[in-house]
Amino acid sequence: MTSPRSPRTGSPADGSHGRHGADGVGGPSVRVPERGIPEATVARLPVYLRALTGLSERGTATCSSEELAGAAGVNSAKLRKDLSYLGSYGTRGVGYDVEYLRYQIAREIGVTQDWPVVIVGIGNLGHALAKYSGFSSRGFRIVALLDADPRRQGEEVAGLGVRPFEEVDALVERHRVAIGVIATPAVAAQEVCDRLVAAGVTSILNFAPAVLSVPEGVDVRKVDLSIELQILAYHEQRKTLADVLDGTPVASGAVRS
Amino acid sequence: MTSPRSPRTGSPADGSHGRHGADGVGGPSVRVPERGIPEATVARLPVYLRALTGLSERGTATCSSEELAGAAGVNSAKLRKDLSYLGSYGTRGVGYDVEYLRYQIAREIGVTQDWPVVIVGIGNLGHALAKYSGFSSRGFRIVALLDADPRRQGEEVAGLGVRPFEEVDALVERHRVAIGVIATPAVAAQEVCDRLVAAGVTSILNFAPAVLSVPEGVDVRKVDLSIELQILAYHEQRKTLADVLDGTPVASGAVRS
DNA sequence: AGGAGTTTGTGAACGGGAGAACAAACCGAG
DNA sequence: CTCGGTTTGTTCTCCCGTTCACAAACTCCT
Ligand SMILES: NC(=O)c1ccc[n+]([C@@H]2O[C@H](COP(=O)([O-])OP(=O)(O)OC[C@H]3O[C@@H](n4cnc5c(N)ncnc54)[C@H](O)[C@@H]3O)[C@@H](O)[C@H]2O)c1
Ligand SMILES: NC(=O)c1ccc[n+]([C@@H]2O[C@H](COP(=O)([O-])OP(=O)(O)OC[C@H]3O[C@@H](n4cnc5c(N)ncnc54)[C@H](O)[C@@H]3O)[C@@H](O)[C@H]2O)c1
Repeated sequence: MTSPRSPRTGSPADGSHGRHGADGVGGPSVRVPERGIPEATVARLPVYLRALTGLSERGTATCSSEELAGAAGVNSAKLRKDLSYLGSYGTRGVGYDVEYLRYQIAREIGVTQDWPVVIVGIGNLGHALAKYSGFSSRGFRIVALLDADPRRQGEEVAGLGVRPFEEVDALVERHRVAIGVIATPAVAAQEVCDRLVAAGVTSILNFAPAVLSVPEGVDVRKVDLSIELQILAYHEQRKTLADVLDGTPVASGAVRS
Repeated sequence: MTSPRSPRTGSPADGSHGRHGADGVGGPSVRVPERGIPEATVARLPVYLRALTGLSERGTATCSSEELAGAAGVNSAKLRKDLSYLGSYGTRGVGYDVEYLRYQIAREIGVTQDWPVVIVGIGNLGHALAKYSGFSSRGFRIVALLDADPRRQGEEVAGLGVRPFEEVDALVERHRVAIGVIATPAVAAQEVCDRLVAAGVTSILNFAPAVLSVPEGVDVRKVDLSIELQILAYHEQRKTLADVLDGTPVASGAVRS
């Protein structure tokens, strides 16, 4: 069932985004910005953006790195270093202009204009995602809801009809969709992923507990709520074990058969 | 509104789990295992667990690090190093016993018995979480659904009634709840978090787009779907910008005012 | 104008994780 | 019992990310 029929490049679907090479040793004559922002910084920019939006709504015109770092929940030195990758947008002795910095980060992330998004699998989670109003205010517009189950199709969710999954090619092309969300059961995830990629989607957010293989050039991010809970459980167990202070009778031996 | 009344220790709510010290230089006489598993490894253990469950269901008795790494989507060297933190559970020249390793990882994570969990905020997302059947098979049991809105209360979701948030203390105590899930709007998240912690919860999974401050000893993990999409958007933008091959007219200057 | 105070941007040290590579250990055949 | 093939566990090296610390740059007050 899971035997790989089509030879896909088993990309990690993790941090390593297959950089498009071009790190040639050749001459730096053309003055390409070539600003490779570290992945860890990219992951924090949206947090800064949210914090700046909050400050802006509260009427704050400027803020120091200390303030912004506090609102974002990070170290101020880390914040400054992160922002320095975008350029020198602050003023020494003063701080950052909230609106100006907010726009610069939004532009850097690419959310100054909306990204069309399709959601596949309109079950429990798909419904919640479709109804969520927060996406539209953060640079995303859900343009299609797809499901393979005929009983789901036709239903209206958040002003959008659930369409048959077969229409994926037409819809992706019509709306120029680059980002797809997978909220189907795990067994269907790889198949859905392949179809999305074939239709032209090059970025995927996967909620199904499954490892996706995608060709190079396609980014995958996964959100696994069970894993998050299990990480919490691990630390929780260590807390309570620390209370017992010894536990683990011998912890070795391990007889096995 | 967001002014910190009670002086909380603004903990990062990120990787740094305030280790309970005790890394004394003193005599190692009591033979404490003291196995500090790296955070990155802890985050991958649930993935291995899921992969092993899959292999087990498919009837596989043993597997090599290569196979398991493939199923988990990681490098085999990384997998072996991760597993070595738990102990030597493999057999050289043979591989790993699937059932045995599965149990060992489950025990290490702490999901050999169920963890009781409360969900706060039974809106779009809270409903989806409450109805999700995957948690129970992965070591978690949802014991209470809480909401502040009287119109939500009394509703039955997945065989569990939605209770008033005021009952949080009684429910947490009665079920010995250590893990709480926050699915309320962002403005309510800190307040809900404080109440949960006061009730005795020491691990929190936060879906609201807000930075939570918690006292030391409490772990917070956040899941922010907008951030995931924005990270994808950033890379997507760079892909299309790479196609244009130059873009960014001058990219410097930045006149401001 | 000059100086004190403030805050940014960045160089440098440091720590942790990723990956390659290899010795040790195990199995099975002969 | 020995030997070749296989796979683990671990060591070593490199790289990325975090954090400290400070010079440069700006404002404001005198
Ligand atoms: N609901 C949650 O809170 C939650 C939590 C963690 C993980 N997940 C994961 O998210 C995914 C969705 O969860 P859910 O609770 O919404 O499940 P669900 O069963 O309620 O919904 C799945 C939907 O996908 C559709 N579907 C199935 N196969 C399809 C295909 N090949 N193409 C298109 N659509 C298809 C189904 O018709 C259904 O509507 C699952 O993988 C689940 O493990 C969900
Ligand atoms: N729905 C999604 O797909 C999605 C996606 C990303 C992020 N989020 C975030 O998850 C959170 C929940 O989203 P949602 O769509 O379910 O929102 P929602 O408005 O549908 O549900 C929120 C629920 O929380 C309850 N609530 C409000 N204040 C409360 C309080 N003080 N105590 C207890 N309960 C309280 C409300 O009564 C409501 O039932 C939000 O913070 C949202 O930003 C949701």
